[in-house]
Amino acid sequence: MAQTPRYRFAPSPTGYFHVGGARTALYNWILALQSNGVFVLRIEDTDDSRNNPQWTQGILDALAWLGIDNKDSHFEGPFFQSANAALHVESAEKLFAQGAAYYCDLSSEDIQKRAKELGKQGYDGYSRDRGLGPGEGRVLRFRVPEGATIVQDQVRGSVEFDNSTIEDFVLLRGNGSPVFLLANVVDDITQGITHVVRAEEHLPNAPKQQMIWRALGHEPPNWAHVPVLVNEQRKKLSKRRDKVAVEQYREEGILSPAMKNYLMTLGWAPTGDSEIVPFEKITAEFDLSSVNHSPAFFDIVKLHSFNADYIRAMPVDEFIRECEPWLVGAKAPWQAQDYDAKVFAEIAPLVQTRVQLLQDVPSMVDFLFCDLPTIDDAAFAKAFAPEWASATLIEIRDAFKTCEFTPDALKAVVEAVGEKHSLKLGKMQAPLRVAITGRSVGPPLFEPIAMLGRDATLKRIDVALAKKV
RNA sequence: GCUCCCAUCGUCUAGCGGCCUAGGACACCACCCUCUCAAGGUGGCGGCACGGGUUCAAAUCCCGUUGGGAGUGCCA
Repeated sequence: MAQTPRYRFAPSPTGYFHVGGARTALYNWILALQSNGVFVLRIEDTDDSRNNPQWTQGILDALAWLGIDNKDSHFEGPFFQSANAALHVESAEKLFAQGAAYYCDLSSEDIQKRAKELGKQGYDGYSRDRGLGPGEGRVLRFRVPEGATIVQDQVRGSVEFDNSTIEDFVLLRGNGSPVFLLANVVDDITQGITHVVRAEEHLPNAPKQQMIWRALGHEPPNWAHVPVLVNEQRKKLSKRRDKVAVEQYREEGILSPAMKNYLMTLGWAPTGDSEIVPFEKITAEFDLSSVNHSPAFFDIVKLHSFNADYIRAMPVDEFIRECEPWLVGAKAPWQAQDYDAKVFAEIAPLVQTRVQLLQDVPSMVDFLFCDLPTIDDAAFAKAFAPEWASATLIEIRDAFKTCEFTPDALKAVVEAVGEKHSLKLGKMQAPLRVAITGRSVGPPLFEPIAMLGRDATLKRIDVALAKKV
């Protein structure tokens, strides 16, 4: 019987959680689900200078947001690489004992100097046969054998590396600590990893790691190197330059299913004419061999479009629930006592088709939750520019004093005034809209006016009229 | 420089030798609908990098050119 496939995702906690990492995690997760295998989360926290526990929690939270956590039995971990340090060193010593590795006392400067003299690049294997033992400041290097190393990659096919192009790389630093290349392999072996699915930037590491696997007496895993995500300059997404933090998108009101769906269309596509598909369909159809070979541009505009789609597809009550973080609490732009959940619930269906990000919601309804709206100067200037603007607004106001206060009746009033002046409703409503909402665009006007009530409405019109003079 | 990877509309992709006068999505444009803005509907713009082969037939296979990308750390 075949063994249970074991995938792993091994981020290092050195900053916000990267969307590229999220995609890699999703790939591994889906593959584990498909094969009824295991998704191992391993935090590679061996770089003390850059590690921080807060980032570890960030990774956990972000993964959970994507639906990847220990609530599902396919999830295993998190494991911490630092906990395995002794084993890493032990493995290195084993490699040394069997002659697969050797110590070297050259400093980086020495190596550069030698390289320059030889007119070559990198380390030349100077200490290969010097028979050095361990010692302070000495690094342990892997003795790269002659020949070639072929990496069987599930997305790229077989990739051949001539071993002569691979220098004797470092396993243990001068201070005795293991480097990524080694620790990563030892952990994979220890944790019984059978499939390594990671970003393409690791492809050059694969032959080296494969040699370590073999030297340690194990068959290497199934490799898969997926293309990187790039920015508009076609450069790999970087934390410094680009907006890559999953947390940030979440803060802006990107929905988890939208993010997952969008990420999965980068480098791959579900069957059929729609890219917006349930995660179950993706899980059912995803296949590494059909993953694209070239980098994909992370297009925020398209992400937003996906998000808007998901927002619209939600039942209203769910939409209202999702909006809550932006309506109450620290993020809300109004005073807590001014906010009325009932009023929001009424207008929610009207804003649902108008937002791409949940964070866009407050600015669309804020005029309902304050004494007077903040009037946008440009919108005001434009709306009140026509010579009929003030006059018609006054007529509307006077009619509003006595008319029935329902959306239909209010609309009829405005239409009647418009007819009198031979103006279409589309034009007529502009000054009214600015007076009521402070803006020239927004949800349909008459429903909110009815919600606001007669007194508040008249007050706003008067204030706008006064501003005019 | 060296090693490796890659190449279909602006972008994400479908396409695995004939269903391709290359399909879909985002963006963009136009029209319809409409109280503004959206949403929705209809239509449009737009692509197989180039050159050689192989084949009755190539976006699909091979070679080369060009152009991109990644790596080249005692980071991960």
